[in-house]
Amino acid sequence: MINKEIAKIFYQIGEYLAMKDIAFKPQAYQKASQIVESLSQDLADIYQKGKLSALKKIPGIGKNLALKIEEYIKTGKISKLEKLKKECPVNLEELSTIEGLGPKTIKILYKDLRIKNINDLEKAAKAHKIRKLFGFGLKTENNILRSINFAKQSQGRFLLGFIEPLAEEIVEQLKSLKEVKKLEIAGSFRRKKETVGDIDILVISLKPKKVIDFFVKMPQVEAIYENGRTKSSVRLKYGFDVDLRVVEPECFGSALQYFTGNKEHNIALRTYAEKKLFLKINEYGIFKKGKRIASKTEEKVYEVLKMDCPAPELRTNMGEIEAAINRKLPKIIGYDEVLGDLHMHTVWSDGNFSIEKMAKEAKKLGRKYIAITDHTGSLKIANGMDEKTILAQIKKIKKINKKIKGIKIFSGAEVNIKQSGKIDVSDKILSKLDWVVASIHSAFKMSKAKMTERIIMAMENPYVRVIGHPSGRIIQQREGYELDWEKIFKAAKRTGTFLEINAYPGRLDLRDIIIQKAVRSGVKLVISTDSHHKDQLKFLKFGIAQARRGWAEKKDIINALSLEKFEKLVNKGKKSYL
DNA sequence: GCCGTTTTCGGCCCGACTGTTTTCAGTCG
Repeated sequence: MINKEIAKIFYQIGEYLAMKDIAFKPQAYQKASQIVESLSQDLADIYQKGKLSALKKIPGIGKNLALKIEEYIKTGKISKLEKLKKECPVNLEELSTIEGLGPKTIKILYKDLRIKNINDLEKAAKAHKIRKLFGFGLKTENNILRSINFAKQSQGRFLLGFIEPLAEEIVEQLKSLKEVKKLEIAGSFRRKKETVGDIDILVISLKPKKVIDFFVKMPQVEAIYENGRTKSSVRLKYGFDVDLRVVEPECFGSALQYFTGNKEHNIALRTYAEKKLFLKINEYGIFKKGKRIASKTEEKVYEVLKMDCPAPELRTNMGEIEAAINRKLPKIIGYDEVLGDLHMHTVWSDGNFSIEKMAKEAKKLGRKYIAITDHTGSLKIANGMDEKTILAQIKKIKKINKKIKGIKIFSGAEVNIKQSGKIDVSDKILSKLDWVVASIHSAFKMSKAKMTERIIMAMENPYVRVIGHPSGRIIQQREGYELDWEKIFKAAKRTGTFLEINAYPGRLDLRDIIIQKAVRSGVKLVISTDSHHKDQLKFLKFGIAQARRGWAEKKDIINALSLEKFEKLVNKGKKSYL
């Protein structure tokens, strides 16, 4: 997949053009960068199938950028960037991670002090060379030093599942303040993106100064970046930043809308409002000839824009605006609509709790049914069960089902897809199980074609119901293997196999754009937690969020079925589903 | 450099905060 590399190059060209004070091109490059990065199809494949004209069909890519993509495919580089790098050989990627350092500042630092990277920057700041530059001063120099320190500790983005409890902690403190009338977390946290860079908190209050004074003095605050009248920004000791914005009750809806949509959604929305409806949008309201006509609630804001209100998870400018205008938004799956959890581990393999404890906890969380899917044979490292143990576990689960009321436990297994595509458990044993999840746990480095074949072969097995964590990615650790998704989807439909949305915060696999494609192809999905601990069962919501971001509806999700319907599906075998 | 119900030219989202200078540019989201 060359998309990431090209996205990076476009981003850097944009930065260089911004340095040179060229208007509008930077935005064009950076917009293209963003689009290319979120593309699910490999640019090399698109090019191979349809050459330049296919590339030009991608929004944000015109003739010139298509030519640059072609150049990269043919030569492995883009000469425009090489040329710009020669003019100003700085490590842009590194320097722009420093808070407060943008293209203009980087240019001055290079021109006047030959600063090329963070190392040079730190030396210059420590030697007090920066404060002497025109337009710079003591404060700027100190801020740079502080930012360098932060950049050294910072891990960039954080898993939503990691950051959520910490965000709640901050929220609780703020809510305890009597001046805080209402509070909502906005930004990527509200959109439920799988990783979050910082937390954006929106507060309604008539006494903004009091709220901000309280906020910057919270014990978790390590440093203050901004401390204004209605807006503040701090670094927490946990290593991430929190932005706070205080608004009056009158504009809560507008502010929430403004701070929830990602940048692209907001830009597209504003452009549409201005061009089509002659309305101006900002965080204080929607204005018609200078008069505010909506602002109190988000619903009202979208209503005057003559469109339905898209759920926060959808607000990424991936087609939701058009759908909302045409009143064709999907009825995405609700957080309370998933009734089962069909992938979890117990002490029978590498889990930490007994079958009973997992079942009881699942019941407490409102699940109506679960499948116990411990690892099998070949995965020795995870204490995989041999065939005899599988049969013993089936017996045990039968007994527990008689004892526990209010939740049904299905006997399952998470079997391994071997390099050949074969399953590491015999069909004879598989046939005795209610629910078989097949996953790849070894030999990740196969070619795209081979890996696709391998998974399709597993889907052909009459007992494999679902492919677990289909892409194998681990967020921020492992890219995952490449697959020909069109072929996978076709095979899934042909064989009656489902694809998993693994809800574990570090996996969240499938990704949103793949979910969207799967749903459009008519592939059915299963959302499961892959829990190894009873406290992980609550992670189901992250999987549901993922499904929502992928435009999945209730009808697309198999474990949104009632227990009765799901039981039928189990008993009748996978082909019956077709 | 892209885009088009303003369609091959002339637009391109909008406001808060900071630091430095004294009216504004740069950065950020």
